[in-house]
Amino acid sequence: MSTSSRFAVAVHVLTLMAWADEEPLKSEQVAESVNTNAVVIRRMLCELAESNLVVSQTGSMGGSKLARLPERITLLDVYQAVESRGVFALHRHPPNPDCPVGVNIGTVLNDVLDEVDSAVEGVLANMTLRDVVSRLKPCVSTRNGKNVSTSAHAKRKQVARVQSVSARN
Amino acid sequence: MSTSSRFAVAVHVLTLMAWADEEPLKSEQVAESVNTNAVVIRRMLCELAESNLVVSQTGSMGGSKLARLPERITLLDVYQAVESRGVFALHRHPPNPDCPVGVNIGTVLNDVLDEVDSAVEGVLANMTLRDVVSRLKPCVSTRNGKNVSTSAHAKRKQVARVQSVSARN
DNA sequence: CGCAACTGTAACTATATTTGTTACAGACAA
DNA sequence: TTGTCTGTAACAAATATAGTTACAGTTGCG
Repeated sequence: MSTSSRFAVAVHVLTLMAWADEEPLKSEQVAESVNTNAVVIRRMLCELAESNLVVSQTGSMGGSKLARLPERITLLDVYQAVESRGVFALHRHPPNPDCPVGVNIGTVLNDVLDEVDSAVEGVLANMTLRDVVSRLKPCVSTRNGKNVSTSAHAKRKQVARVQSVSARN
Repeated sequence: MSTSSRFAVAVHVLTLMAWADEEPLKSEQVAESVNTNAVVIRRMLCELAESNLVVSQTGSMGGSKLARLPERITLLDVYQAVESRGVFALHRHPPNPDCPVGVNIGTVLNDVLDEVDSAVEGVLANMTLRDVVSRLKPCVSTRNGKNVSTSAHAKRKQVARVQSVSARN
């Protein structure tokens, strides 16, 4: 459905900053963790800054950090900062207005899609960046032992939410 | 977020069939209401048939109709038939495994995204095609009067879930 | 039979969106 | 004033959806 990883990357970026705890991170450092280009990160940081989730400093010794404590940033904040559209889209072209179904299906669909969006927002509103960091910590600590979590990037359920497996160039 | 109108179109198509009440519809008729090419519709009908939501007949006098009563088809059935992936995607390329956050963020994100998907599925499971048709009828009946609902394809909330406004060629 | 009306499907092209890259102006600390 | 950063433009590459043409195969009917 979604062809965009913007939400996942945004959560990743902000989690790094929560992890770094006030120390400003450079876009290059963040890009290394996310495994992408620093400009991609800077673009996203601009969006996050516009939504007042991070603050950035230009110039030497600059970087970005969270604009407020991780417990005061919900995943809904993140979602709204980086995803412009709702979960589903309507028709690319308007349906036939001369058809009794075509002329009104949009109204009905809009109601349904609003319900869906609200449900998603409800879930995201109930988790903060602090929660994400908390969930992260147990995983990390196991690395000192047997490294239990072999593939953090595994498939979810049976759906194809998995990224390209090919090595980066 | 979603760049795909597959769910919207699928609901539209099935609603037409519920509306037609047992009479098989030709892909050409459906395409006219949806305002697209008949092959696009036939492709989708194949997917819907694989999920046992419609039955099609080849040959002259052929067409497609619902495989069961509209009240026995939920929007979740439709969603699962035509949308292969979940609401959000993970990173396109796996994050840096040498970073304590990068190596484990996928696991945490997967949990969150599963919660989101479940919430969406919960909403969709609670509405049937019959409900859609019921909601449609009041709209349609007003056409006999003053045609109240001028633009069924209006924006939802403030988000940009709107399709191209340009006329078709 | 043999034609006309359909579906199913392959093979493209077109369009849209996201992601990656290079390049550079401007901010800022030392 | 120099080196290190961010912000941003401009463009290329990758991915996914939608639209189109073409045609094989099915079915009803004269």
